[in-house]
Order: sequence, then structure tokens, then C-alpha cells
Amino acid sequence: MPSKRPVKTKEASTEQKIKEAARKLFTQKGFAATRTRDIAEEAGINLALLNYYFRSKQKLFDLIMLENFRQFIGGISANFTDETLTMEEKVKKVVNGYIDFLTEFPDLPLFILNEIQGNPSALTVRLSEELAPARRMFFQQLVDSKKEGKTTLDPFQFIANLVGLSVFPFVAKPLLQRVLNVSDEQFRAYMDDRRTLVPMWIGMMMKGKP
Amino acid sequence: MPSKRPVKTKEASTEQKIKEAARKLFTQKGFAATRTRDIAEEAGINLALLNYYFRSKQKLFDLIMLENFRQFIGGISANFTDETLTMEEKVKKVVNGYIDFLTEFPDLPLFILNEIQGNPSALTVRLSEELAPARRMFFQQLVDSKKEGKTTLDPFQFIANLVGLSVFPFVAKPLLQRVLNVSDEQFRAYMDDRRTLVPMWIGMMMKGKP
DNA sequence: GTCTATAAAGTGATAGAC
DNA sequence: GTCTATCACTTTATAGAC
Repeated sequence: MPSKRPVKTKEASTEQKIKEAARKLFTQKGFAATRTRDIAEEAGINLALLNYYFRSKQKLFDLIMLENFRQFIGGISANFTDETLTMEEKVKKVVNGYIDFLTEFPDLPLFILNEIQGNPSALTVRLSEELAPARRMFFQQLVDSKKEGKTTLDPFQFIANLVGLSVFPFVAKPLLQRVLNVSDEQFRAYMDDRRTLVPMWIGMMMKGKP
Repeated sequence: MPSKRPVKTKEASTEQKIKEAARKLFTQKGFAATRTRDIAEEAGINLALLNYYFRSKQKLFDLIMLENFRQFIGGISANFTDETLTMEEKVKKVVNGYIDFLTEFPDLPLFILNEIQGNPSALTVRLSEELAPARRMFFQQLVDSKKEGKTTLDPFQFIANLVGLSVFPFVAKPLLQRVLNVSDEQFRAYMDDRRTLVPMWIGMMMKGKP
């Protein structure tokens, strides 16, 4: 078992190189379609070192998966638990946060959706727990809005719309680009437009019938 | 090579049983994570029969994938090429079509999204071609709507919203259910509500600012 | 810490009996 | 058409030299 980090700090350590290579391949192709040999090659190291540092393919995968989950929900959760923000401001922050994040890590949402479908009970429980505070505060705020007559929208529908409008375009990016004949650059521009469009639409939806 | 179908017609033929088992497992877990032995067991037949009927795992998978693609785009395409329908009617039909279809085959969209991400150029080209007529007619109709001052919404944003609001809740079903604590029954009811909600929202979005 | 060589198990596919 | 037995190859993981 490796107890000490390597000496060099200027360039990435072997352990780090393996982890980054694994993150790239696992996130792109999933657990089963990724071979440990591919990871070793991508990291530019020997195959045996993977097991030396991480014991097994599964352990390495679990590590990557947990980090991916954390990164995905981290920013969102923070925005929703901020007491100083109105619902309208939260929506703007969450939408912009998603678009920033997914522009940088476009493969992550599909990876997470796959993992959750494949493991109905494993990490989803933990995920749910970590999101519990955000959920509680959000529900409370939406119930208050209902009392004040600001909206009639059900919390489930609200979240489904918010995530659908923000995240789905990234999940379906290759499909949308192919079918609608859109370049990478154009796609980016469209997503930028959505930073203001989506919050506006969400606002309209909350107000109810036109 | 099998030239004749089996004799029995009362129950599913061996070939059909294999195909259905393969469809279930491939759609659920993808190509790499599905073993031919699993398919054989699921179908209740011998492993050798899989190769007898379909030559190889890859050939069987290609067959399933093509059928899945066709089924997914079939209904949608038909709705969009119907000249007698207004844009508003088309939206209603497409939304209801998706919700019907995905209630029955909830695993399909994630499967398709995965395949498209994994094969940037293989089947997506064919998919794009088969959707070409629908795309052409839809663009024309939306351009007309713009001229008439009915909407200012970009076609890309329109499609992203339509598919995002209709399909995404099914893709994210396990996540939404876990995080928002929703039963299967409740989820179904929410989706039923969306049959009228989504077309209404799309209508509001097309009209522009509130 | 890193390498080569190899063990151990898994997996797709086929040969040949029935 | 369907089965059992087995081959050929891949892939994960480890032993042991350096």
C-alpha cells in the first residue's frame, strides 16, 4: 500500500496522472467499456502501477464516481441554501452555474445519469442525503411563494423544468448538433443565450396561464 | 445460417426470444456491460443459439440499436411532417407521443444518447437523414410563424425546449424520484399533467417576453 | 516506485453429438 | 434446431526482479 507521495511536485504525480486518465475514460465510456490498459496508456504509465496505487479497477472507479457526483451537486446545492437570495435570483444563479460547469465538463451529466440508472440504491442514497438541506429549503421557499399567490407550480414540475431546460441541451448536445446542423461554436452561443432565456421562461411558467 | 423460421407460432420463436432478451439488456446496460451469457439466460436458451441465429454479439447489437433508433424517431417524424397541423397542434401531438412512448420504454432515450455520444459518426448520420424531411418542414413552418410575427424564438431553442421538457424527465427519472422522494405512481401522474402543461409552456415561450 | 512476466478468471465464438 | 464441451483470446490482477 502506498503510504508516501512521490517526491516531485512540479509535474503531476503518477497517482494523479492515473486518476486523471481514469476520470477521462470512465466518464466518457463508462466502467465496462474502459480497460485498465487504456487508462495506463492514457496516463503514460505501466499497467501494474494502477493496481499498486488503487488496488483494483473497481476501487479506482468508485473514487472517480464519488468525486464526479460531489462536483456535480456541489455548486447547485450551495446556490439553493443561500438564504439571502429570492427564488428568482436562485434560478438565475443555478442556470448560470450549470451552463458554466457543463461547458467545461460536458460528459458529466450523462455519466451520472447512467450511474444512477445502473445503481438504483448504491450512491443515490448518499447523493440524496447530501442534497437534503437544499431540497428542504427550496420546498419551504416554494410553499411560501404559493401562499403569497406568486405561483401555482408544483415543486416537482419546477425542478423538472429547471434541470430539463438547463442540463438537457448538454446531454443531448451531439444529437441536437447533428439533427439541427449546429457547429460547436454555434452551440456555445446558443447556450450563452440561454443564460437569460431560461430564467425568463421559468419566470413565465411560475406565473401560470398566459 | 438459419434459413427457416421455427415451426411453432403460438409462443415466441427462439429467434424472437433472443432478440427481446438482447433488447432488454443492451438497452438497460449498454453493449460492453452486457455478456452474451446474460442474454442467453434471460432468453432461457443456450448460449450457442445466439451465435447460430445472429452470428455475433456485435451483429445482434447493431440490429437492436437500429430498431431502437427507428422506433424512437418514427412517431416524432410522422407528427412533424403532417401538413394539416398547425404548430400548436404539432407540439401537443409530439409531447403526448413522447410521454406515451417513454412511459412504455423508459430506458430508450438514455440508451440512444449514450450511443450517439459513443459513435459520433456511425448511426447518427443515418438518423439525421431519416429526420431530414421533418426538420425541413418544421423549419419552414417556424420561419413562416416568424414572418407573421407569431414568434421570435430560434428553431434550435425551440427544439431544445420541446425535447428537454418532454424527454428529460424520463431520462432523469431515477434521479428526480430519489431526490424529490416521488413514487412510481406519482411520477406517472406528474407526467400525465405535463401532457397539457408542456404545450401550454411552449406556447408562452413562443410568444416571448411576458 | 516502476518494470516484465505470468497467473487467474472471464468472455465470445465454434465444433460436433444428438 | 438445440445442446455440451471446449477453444482462443482478452482482461484484471499479482509476483518478483530491479
